[in-house]
Amino acid sequence: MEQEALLNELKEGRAVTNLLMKHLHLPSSHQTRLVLIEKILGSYENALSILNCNGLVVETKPSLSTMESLPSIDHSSPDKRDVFKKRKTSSGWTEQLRVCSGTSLDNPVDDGFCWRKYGQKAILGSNFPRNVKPEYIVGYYRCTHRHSQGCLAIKQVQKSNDDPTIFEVKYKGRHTCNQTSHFAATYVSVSTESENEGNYSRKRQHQLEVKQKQAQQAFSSFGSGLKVKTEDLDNREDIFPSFPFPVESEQVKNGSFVEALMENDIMGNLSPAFISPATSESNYFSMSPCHMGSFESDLTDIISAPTSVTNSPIGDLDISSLDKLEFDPSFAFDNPEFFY
DNA sequence: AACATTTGACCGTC
DNA sequence: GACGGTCAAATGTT
Repeated sequence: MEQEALLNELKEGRAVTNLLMKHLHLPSSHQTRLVLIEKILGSYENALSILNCNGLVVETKPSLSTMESLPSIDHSSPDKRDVFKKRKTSSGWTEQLRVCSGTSLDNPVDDGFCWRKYGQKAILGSNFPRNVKPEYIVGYYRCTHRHSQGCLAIKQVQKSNDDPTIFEVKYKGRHTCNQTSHFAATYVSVSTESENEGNYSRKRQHQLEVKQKQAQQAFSSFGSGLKVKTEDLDNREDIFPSFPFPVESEQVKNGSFVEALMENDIMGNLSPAFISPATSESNYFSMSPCHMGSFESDLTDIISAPTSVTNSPIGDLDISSLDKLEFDPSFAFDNPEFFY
């Protein structure tokens, strides 16, 4: 039974996490903790394998490299077409967001920022034979304020042909514009209209309200669907200020998540927006029972979130059983120590 | 009119 | 040459 195996893996992960939590309060060695973390990750890997066998979309992600290889966009000579044609491959993507979406297929994740689409491409998936049809349609977006404010944030929205309800959103760069997305202005307090939202603000506000409700529904049913993986990112402060996911979840509202973070002094390592992983060690946290991408990507962040439960078939997975795990007070997801 | 999206072409990398 | 990423003209929307 895959479900049973899955549950076992998750339970094991929880147990090891709890163990790790204890070790954090003990003078145990750093290596001991690393071993525990590896075990946790192993459990997740196994769980993912099971999910993959179940036909769930939890594909393995290719490795992403660091931002240090990021090509710098030359804005000093914007008119020259040959200025920036550097192939980026997968390098430098700072965040990835996988979304089971029952919401708009065109904009599965309204992250509160204003994006402008500048291209679309059918691309092959990783591990995809060359002679097979493209697996993804990728939309390329950049910040609307790129020219006006020189904001370099860009994102890709990748839609799987296999399952159009699954999106993968990659973020790159930080928002240097004055968009005060960051959920404080958009999701958390939709009544607080950003002065910088300009003409979009009113319309967007309504959209955000709707999506906020959707997100809340998603969270309330799924538990939280937030997954972040950070590994050895020197520039993580560049990442999370633009943290794209609506943090407005029930858990967040109830304070359980944030408070847990705060209580455990994790927030000290977080950026003002959400997270600014400060250690050079591998950082990882995951709150998604169903959208865990692979954990093998290096030097990348992966954020995964269901935006709607109304249309998020997760194969045959019995979510209720996961809910028990999710909302088990002792479950490590509630404990930021899990995030290492 | 201003802005956003679409889409084919182009370019750099592999 | 294939592929991924970007450009920019054409088109659509507000």
